[in-house]
Amino acid sequence: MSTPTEPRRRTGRPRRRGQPVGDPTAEILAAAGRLFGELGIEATTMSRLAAEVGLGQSSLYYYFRSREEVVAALVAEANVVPLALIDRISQTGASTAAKLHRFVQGDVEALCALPFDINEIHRIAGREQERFARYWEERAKLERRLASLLKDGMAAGQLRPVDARLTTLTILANDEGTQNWYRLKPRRAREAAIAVADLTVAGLLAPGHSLEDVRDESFRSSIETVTPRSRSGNKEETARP
Amino acid sequence: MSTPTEPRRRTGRPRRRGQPVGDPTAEILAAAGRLFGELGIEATTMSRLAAEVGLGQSSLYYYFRSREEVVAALVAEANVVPLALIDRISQTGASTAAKLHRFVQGDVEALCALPFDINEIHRIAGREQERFARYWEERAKLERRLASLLKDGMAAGQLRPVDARLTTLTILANDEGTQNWYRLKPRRAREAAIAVADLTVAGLLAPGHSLEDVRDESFRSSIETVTPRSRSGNKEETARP
DNA sequence: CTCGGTTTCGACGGAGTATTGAAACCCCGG
DNA sequence: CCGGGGTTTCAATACTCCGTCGAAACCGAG
Repeated sequence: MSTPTEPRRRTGRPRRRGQPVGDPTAEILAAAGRLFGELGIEATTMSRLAAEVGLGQSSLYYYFRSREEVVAALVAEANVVPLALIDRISQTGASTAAKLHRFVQGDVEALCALPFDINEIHRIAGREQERFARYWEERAKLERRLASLLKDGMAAGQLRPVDARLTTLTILANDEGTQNWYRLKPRRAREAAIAVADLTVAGLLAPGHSLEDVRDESFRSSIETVTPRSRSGNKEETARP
Repeated sequence: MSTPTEPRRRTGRPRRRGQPVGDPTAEILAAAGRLFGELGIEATTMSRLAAEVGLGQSSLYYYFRSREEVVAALVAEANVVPLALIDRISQTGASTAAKLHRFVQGDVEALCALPFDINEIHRIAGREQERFARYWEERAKLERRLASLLKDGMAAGQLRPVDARLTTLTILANDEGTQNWYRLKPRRAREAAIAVADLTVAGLLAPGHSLEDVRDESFRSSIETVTPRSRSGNKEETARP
């Protein structure tokens, strides 16, 4: 479904169990996303993942060099939703505080919708900066956008003066910490997301500004707030001849 | 399994490498704390831990039934510092907002001083509620104390009205999310802790109350609060044929 | 000296990751 | 029709880690 064109042909030894249905790489990643959410990343074995797509354990290594490469391929998506979110919000004409409120709420909700634990990602990705280079780049980009948003708000006098970078990291850490507790409770995720957004914005508003006004503006301006569920495959040059 | 007051006598087969120095159980836990911090919990193997205390890998199972029991023994400490902190703070005569500020700052600093990743704990402890029962009990107690503190502040009109339980969880999640990023940077931990405390308190203050006043009161009332944890050097030893 | 309790070890089975060489299939040129 | 070459899959294997088991090594009491 990722590539509407069908450029590549496939031949090769048939599978013992289960027939190939589509692009094996995409199927593996989809199954991995499912299993990571159900069992946790560390607890998901290559055997289990292979069985899920109808392959033998060792056959996975034809598509991915290692188990961690599967993780990395999935993890790379973790930042794209927040990045797209802050981009979309930045282009609106809302006040900075309302933008911040919408971002925090959307970020928490997006994190809670992830099939895996974002904190687990950070530990794994921190140990192997090389393999997760793309993740860290996008993470840095996200930090810059958010810091820039905070500076705008301070310049406009709507936010009280704080250290933009430190506050950025704090906000993102708060969002991630919340995901820890509400990832498995989609019902309460929105409620928690709003609570975090309220706390964050109220904590940053300059005197004389009302949280209620910001909330109203945030909710009113988010007529169109989508949470894309698509999980498109990404092409990571993997196979070896 | 050691009665803390009684130093039991010891006999038994001598170790091949390394001599017993003190209580093996305590030594294992100390080494585990060190290794968990250096390598991460999941990445610390029983062989490595055994080598650290001069034992063979299988000998660890004389003191602990499983690897997870080592984790659980260490993890039990994670909540006692915050619990003691909120108890001590509750008994002071400071305003609720100042108490909250002191707690959040102290909690973040205490979490950052832990030798392991608190979020990793939550994942592991969540999977095995049985084995980590004590941990979850103390965690629940901590939540009750903090919620009660929030209710006091709202009743006194110093904090704006919010859902106490939801806000409690949000605050604790924020603290834990921050630990993720500052655990390995003791230098910047205090700075980050204050930033989180500022953001939290400012986000909860009722209109007409000033964060600056609360900060002043918080700093003034905390003569000496934190007990830093020693973090001794490690020795890399990897020579094997 | 022998017996029993305590502590340690070595060997092993089970499970996970990753590598390797070969098998099974298709297509294409002769 | 036949055989080479590319593609995909598998089985076998090496290595690591966890946890168990039986026995070894030491000590003190009888």
